[in-house]
Amino acid sequence: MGYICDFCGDQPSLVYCRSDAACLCLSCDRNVHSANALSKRHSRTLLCERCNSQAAIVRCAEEKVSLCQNCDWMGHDASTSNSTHKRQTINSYSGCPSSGELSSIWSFFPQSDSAGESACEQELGLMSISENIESTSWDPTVNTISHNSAGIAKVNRDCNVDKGSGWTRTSIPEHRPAPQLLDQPAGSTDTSLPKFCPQTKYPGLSEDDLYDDFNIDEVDLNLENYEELFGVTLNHSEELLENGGIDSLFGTKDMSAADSTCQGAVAAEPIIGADIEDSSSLQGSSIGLVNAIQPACSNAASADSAMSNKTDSILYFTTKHAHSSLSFSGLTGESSAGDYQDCGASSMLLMGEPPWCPPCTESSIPSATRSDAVLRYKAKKKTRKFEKRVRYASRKARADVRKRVKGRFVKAGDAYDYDPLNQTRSC
DNA sequence: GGATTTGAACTGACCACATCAATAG
DNA sequence: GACTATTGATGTGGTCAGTTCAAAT
Repeated sequence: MGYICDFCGDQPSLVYCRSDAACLCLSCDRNVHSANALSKRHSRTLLCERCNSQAAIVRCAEEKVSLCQNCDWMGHDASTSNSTHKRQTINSYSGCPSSGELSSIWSFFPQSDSAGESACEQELGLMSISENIESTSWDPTVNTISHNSAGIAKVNRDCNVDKGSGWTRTSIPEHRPAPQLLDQPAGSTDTSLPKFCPQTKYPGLSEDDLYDDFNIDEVDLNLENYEELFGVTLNHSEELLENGGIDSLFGTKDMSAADSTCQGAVAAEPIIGADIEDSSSLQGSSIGLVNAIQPACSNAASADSAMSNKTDSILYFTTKHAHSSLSFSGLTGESSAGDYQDCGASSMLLMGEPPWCPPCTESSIPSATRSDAVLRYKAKKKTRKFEKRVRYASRKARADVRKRVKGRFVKAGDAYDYDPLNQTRSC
């Protein structure tokens, strides 16, 4: 993928959609993502102008290029003279913004198509906004981001974001020393930490809002060993769920809500260097833990902008609320490109009550709202599809031509009942 | 309304082997 | 340090068997 729009195959690609793993021109981006409500939620960002294959996360003001994490690393390594380049965080968006709206979030983005308002934009009156987990200072009057002495950013924000503006803007987390944000007030900088709104317990917060915030079905984490990762067994997680963990989050105990797909890989153990043995250290170190992960995850993150805020947030609150030892298994750049496989991670990730939610009894949730949420979840689950990514095209090419018996590969020269090449059978 | 049946949908295992990654020399 | 050889691990797709779920009876 890359350079040429994956959809029309004609125009230069400009936007990268993680959910579709596609590079699109602006026109196709609108067309594709105006198809339905689900596609409108796809989080997109600019395409890295260097590798043309990954989502850009920063804009280098000096070089006037948008770069993915990896290219940013490569190009602005501390050992190079470019390390001082001023860089601007590139936010992601969802919905179908016009170029004008894009230029409002990306100051460098050309505003060129006044006549090109997308159909969905007109239909919907812009897009829905879901204030995602963490973002840059969209409105300085509303958002203030500061750093504490530990270098951990605090975000104070009015959580009642302008939902009427219709489209969503999310920042990509930074895994490197924060580039200077050119479009933000001095002193405010982006933070890789998730922002949780303390008021976002159920009033005004639908299940979809939660899903949108977490976008669990799009999380790029492949948690391969849950017990090792979280130090709890599934039984334990079920216990937690029974105790209201996921229910308090979604207003449902439907275990199927835990079904999700994630991709990429977390291999933080060699990065972090040690298991976190107890919850107290977890509580104290979870922020640092996530921060510690980020630089080491840079390759993976850049590979797919995988370590999105969402992921970070999930990690954050999961670790914060884990009650057992915690360890991560290795991060591999290879797997960060990731298969889409159901890993059940969300069930683990959601096993705890989100930290921003005050204790809430089940009865506080209107039953109608709850059942609505369940229904919507089920509908969403039904329509959700996970594409399988092929990591090694050469292996796929080989598998595509291999002869099989009842679907199984057979030795070369053996009798086969299926030949992908000519659809013939030898027996 | 609860129990049973039925069919659809889903999930994971299986196979061979080229390729990848790590290690040794 | 660079190179080559060796070895073990990995991933690829179609099919099948087993499981789960929902609808019908």
